[in-house]
Amino acid sequence: MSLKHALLGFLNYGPHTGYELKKVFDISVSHFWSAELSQIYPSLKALETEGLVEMKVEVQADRPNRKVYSITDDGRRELIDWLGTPAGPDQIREPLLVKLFFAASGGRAHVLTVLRRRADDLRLRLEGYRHGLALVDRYSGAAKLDREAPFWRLTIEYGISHTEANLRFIEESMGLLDMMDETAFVSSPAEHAGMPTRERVEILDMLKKAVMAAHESGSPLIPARLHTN
Amino acid sequence: MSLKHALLGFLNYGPHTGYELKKVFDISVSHFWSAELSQIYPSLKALETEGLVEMKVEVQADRPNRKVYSITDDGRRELIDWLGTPAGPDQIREPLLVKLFFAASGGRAHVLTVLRRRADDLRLRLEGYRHGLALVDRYSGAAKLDREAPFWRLTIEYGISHTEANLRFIEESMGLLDMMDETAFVSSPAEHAGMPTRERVEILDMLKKAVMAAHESGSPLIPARLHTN
DNA sequence: TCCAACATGTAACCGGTTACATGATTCA
DNA sequence: TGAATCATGTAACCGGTTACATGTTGGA
Repeated sequence: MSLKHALLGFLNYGPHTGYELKKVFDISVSHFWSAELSQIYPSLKALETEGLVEMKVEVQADRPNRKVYSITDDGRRELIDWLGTPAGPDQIREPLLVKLFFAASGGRAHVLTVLRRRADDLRLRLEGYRHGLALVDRYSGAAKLDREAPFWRLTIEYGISHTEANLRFIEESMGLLDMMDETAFVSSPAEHAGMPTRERVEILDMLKKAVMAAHESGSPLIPARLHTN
Repeated sequence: MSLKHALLGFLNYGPHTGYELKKVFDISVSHFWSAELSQIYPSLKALETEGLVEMKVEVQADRPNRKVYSITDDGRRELIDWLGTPAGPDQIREPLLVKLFFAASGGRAHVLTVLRRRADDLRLRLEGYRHGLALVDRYSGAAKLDREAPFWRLTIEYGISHTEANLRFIEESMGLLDMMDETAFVSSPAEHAGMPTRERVEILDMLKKAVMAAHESGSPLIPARLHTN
């Protein structure tokens, strides 16, 4: 669980309503953490009963009333505490890549189409990010957030570097596919169905262990199952 | 939902048990999709009742019996069908980055320590991947998986490019932090608490819209809410 | 002797998403 | 007129994780 802590993090910058927090989420940490209003509201309520935040109703005549939340001393302590614990592992789910992996059954032309579409999408996203960077630079002074601005920039730059990596990867894949001969894309795989799957899996298992061994040879950076997130 | 389809994808390469599928998952698509045994077993059962896979018990004397699953014609149809639908959006959660974003409250030294640890971890991971690549090249012939090998390589290369991007980003961040003056890390933020949060959020909102406008200006690549995953 | 690998599962929990509900105001 | 913004929520659902349960064999 981490949304609560992220909320505390934002409230530590100043009081906000749930509605506002959603916006702040969307333009800052959204590249690596997202949240829906339907999750934010109950979380704020929970934080309140835990005494980590306080709420004041702000009556408005023209618009719906607002519930402005601010962090308490207990909340600030909890935040600092959380910042001190090691972070949990990344969780990544990319359906497109999964499909790509199985797309051999779909024919080369089809795979290439999917990849090309993705590349276009990524290029567009990049444009958006670059635009965002320029805007942050231009307006950070006006919004009196020159202190947070560098961090804000960082998150966008994170988005950029990842999108670029993705794009490069996709372009490389297209190159590879171009070089492969069409036979790799026969729509009916399982031609080696006759040979025992056991053996193949065993070799794969060996591979896995070898890779993991290399990975774990270092010091235990994040003590397993100790991450409170 | 996608695990079921991923399982179908693997079973399309040949019959497997749940236990084996877990391994295959771990060394192939694990960079962008993971699964636990406790999720795989029920999913296979569900697929069976849906008639998309068949199961045969393989009695073993020395070891526990195995339940070998194979894909049916219906299953193959379902797989092809799924491959044809547009993929859902990526889901990414990186707790470390969230912490980093709020770590300004923790002091520069602390932030740098966290970053350095992460960088070390990433470098180790890279080593592991590179090792894995070499192994795939060396053993793919022996395992009679020369047809799948290029796809296997691709997934590892995906891991590499992303890890490298991450590493670059972290190194840049450290550079930036070095250049920032210590005042940005005062442990008590909310110094601008006096100024109305409203206005700041409004400007941020403007930023967001501008970025999104740039992002959405293109063609509607993935028709919203039509992705069955 | 003790741990890892083999092999299959169940039950409880939980974070998060989707859909639904409400209602005023403002702008195109 | 109708969509978007402001503003807050509830309820159902669901995919996925953690913990627990069981029992054998082979190697360090």
